[in-house]
Amino acid sequence: MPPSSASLALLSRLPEWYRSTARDLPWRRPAFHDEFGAWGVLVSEFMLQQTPVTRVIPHLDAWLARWPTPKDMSAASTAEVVQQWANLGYPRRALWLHRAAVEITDRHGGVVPRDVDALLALSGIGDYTARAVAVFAYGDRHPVVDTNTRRVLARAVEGRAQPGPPSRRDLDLMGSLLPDDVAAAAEFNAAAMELGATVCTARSPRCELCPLADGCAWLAAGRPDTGDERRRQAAYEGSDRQARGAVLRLLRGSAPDAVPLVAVIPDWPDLRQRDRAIDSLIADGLAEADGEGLSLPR
DNA sequence: GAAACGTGGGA
DNA sequence: TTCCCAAGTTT
Repeated sequence: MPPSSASLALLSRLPEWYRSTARDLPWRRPAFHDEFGAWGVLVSEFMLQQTPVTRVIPHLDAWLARWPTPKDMSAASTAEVVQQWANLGYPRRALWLHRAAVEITDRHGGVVPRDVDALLALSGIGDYTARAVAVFAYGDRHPVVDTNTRRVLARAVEGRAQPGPPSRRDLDLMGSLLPDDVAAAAEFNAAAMELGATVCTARSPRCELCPLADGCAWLAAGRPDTGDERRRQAAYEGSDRQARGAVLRLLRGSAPDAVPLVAVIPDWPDLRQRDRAIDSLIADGLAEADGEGLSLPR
């Protein structure tokens, strides 16, 4: 469904709002781009996958200080990157980022690719991250669609409280809304994300501050709860994920030393679950077992 | 398409 | 206190 002219007119207010209210985030500073280039953007995007901005910032600084280029990181060990990832969560991202650094070094001469398909071919990079790098690092014109953008479009354009499940149509819709001008398109992408992150939030949206308020389909309808509940996140307490987290936290704390297997969270309430966690961490390449016990991959 | 995958902070 | 959910990707 092509966007209505009303939608286009409404969303055209985003850039001005963005220029006057955007947060001063590290990866938006010219000096950041001068110093770290597309690599800095790529690292920031990996960390921002499902981890809040405020938690990412200090880790990003430390990461780039240690590994300022893809080649630097490609020379690091798996244990080092998992250790440096610390408590950012979803530690497989650290493996993927490391692998991507190796791929960039080997296949692209150490230069983060600019082409979206080349970016998509790197490990840990999907539709969002590939286009975010192409747009925010290289200034190209592509639709960048994250959860914030999807929520803004769901509300302002479709009149729904929450976006439906992610789909190819999100990309198509955002692509059809993008300004023709390349620089304007990049800013439009950033503005939609920023609005979703700071005003059009998942809970307690601040419609009184929204530049789209008087044209928002959802607000006009009285902010209905459209019923399309987001699927509930599985319980963390008592989950395999929690067990994996506990094991990995222990290994990070002991590194570079191995932990004897009998000393790996021996008091965990469900020992079969503990063993499952150990096995799956090994299978994922996040841990390694040898005669000394369990450790981060050497 | 659904499920799996960490961690911590705010409401 | 409990629940929600955060710049997603992979299988």
